[in-house]
Amino acid sequence: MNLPPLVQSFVLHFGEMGSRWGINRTVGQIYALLYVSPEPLNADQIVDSLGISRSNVSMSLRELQAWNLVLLKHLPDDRRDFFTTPDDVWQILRTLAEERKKREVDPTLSVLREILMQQPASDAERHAQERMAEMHGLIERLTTWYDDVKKLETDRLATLLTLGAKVTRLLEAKDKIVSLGRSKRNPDRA
Amino acid sequence: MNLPPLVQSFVLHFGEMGSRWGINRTVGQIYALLYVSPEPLNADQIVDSLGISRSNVSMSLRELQAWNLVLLKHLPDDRRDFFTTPDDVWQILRTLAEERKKREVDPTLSVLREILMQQPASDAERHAQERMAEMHGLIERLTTWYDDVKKLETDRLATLLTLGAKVTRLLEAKDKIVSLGRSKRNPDRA
DNA sequence: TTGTAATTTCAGTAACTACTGAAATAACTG
DNA sequence: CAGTTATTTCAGTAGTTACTGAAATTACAA
Repeated sequence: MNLPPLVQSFVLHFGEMGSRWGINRTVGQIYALLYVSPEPLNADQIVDSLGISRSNVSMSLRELQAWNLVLLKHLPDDRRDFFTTPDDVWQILRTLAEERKKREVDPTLSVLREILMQQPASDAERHAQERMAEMHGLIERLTTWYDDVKKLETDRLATLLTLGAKVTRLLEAKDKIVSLGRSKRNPDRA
Repeated sequence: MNLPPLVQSFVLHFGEMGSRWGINRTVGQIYALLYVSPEPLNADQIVDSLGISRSNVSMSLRELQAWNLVLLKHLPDDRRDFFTTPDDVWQILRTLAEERKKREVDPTLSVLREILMQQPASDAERHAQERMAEMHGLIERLTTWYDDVKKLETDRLATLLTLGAKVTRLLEAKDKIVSLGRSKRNPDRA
């Protein structure tokens, strides 16, 4: 490996974390390298920087493309492929969330739905279905929220984050205002 | 494996997903089994239900305990350990979030902090640090939000989720009210 | 065409992770 | 204390995933 020290620390860390994130070491390292590189890199540059085989780079880039985590660029009069990551970290976050949902959540949701369609044949199955229904309900709530929130533009999303739990206080205020408004127009319903 | 069909589907699915979630097949299966069981199970019952070795069950339960995902119960006049999952799926979600953050996010945050402390020795390092600072900023925002939201009681959290992106509309309303209030008391600052 | 550079595929192997059975340890009982 | 049951540890092995080098394919150029 042949990189400036600070970059190397970052790249090695991403490699180590790779396994915890469900990608492998090489994929993690390549991603980290592309992320901090000022210019797009081609496969041979990655080979030189990380000291791994050309074929490994090829397969790992393919993996990163499957995750939509890298962008393919071309320079004039050069037919090699050059790779980068998006500049905007929020965009990266969105992609990551989307892909992880697709791989880690959606399959479970559909298995749960399938099982819940079936007729339980015993008390054990009946109880199991109840538990699965709870899990299904929670996951659906979370994904509905996610589908909703992911549509927000970045600055709105940022505001939402900054606000955090303070929103609930706002909600109480809103409740009061709304019920006040209602009680004036419609005194019968609380 | 010796389980009612619906339970078996669920257990097998969790086993398959295990690898995507950063746990292994057996751990996933045991968790799924405990989750849908009406009563706590002891190790031998797990062995019988899943058809795996006693030692594998022991190691996997240990893993689940490290994740705080299972509860240990004892029956009167029985010195075997019995295991369950919490009844409340929201509690499970909280634990999961907490543990994943600890394993998947916190280490990166601290590596980023360390690297950002150092003096860049070249343009390449300067640029890399800028990129890392962006990543660090985003992760900090997200974890601050998370720390904030995790304190909410479940029903508040549920409200927040149900509201989703609609909150921003509420925010606009709030902005108007606030700026209106301000402009009355303090006409100079917009 | 033929040649050349870029990239991918893939069989084989290295490295790693999961799992088992046997042995050791721990926790209790009479 | 010796005996019994519950649980853990761990060396060895099975199973899986990651990686390489060589060969094949693709894309273009002369």
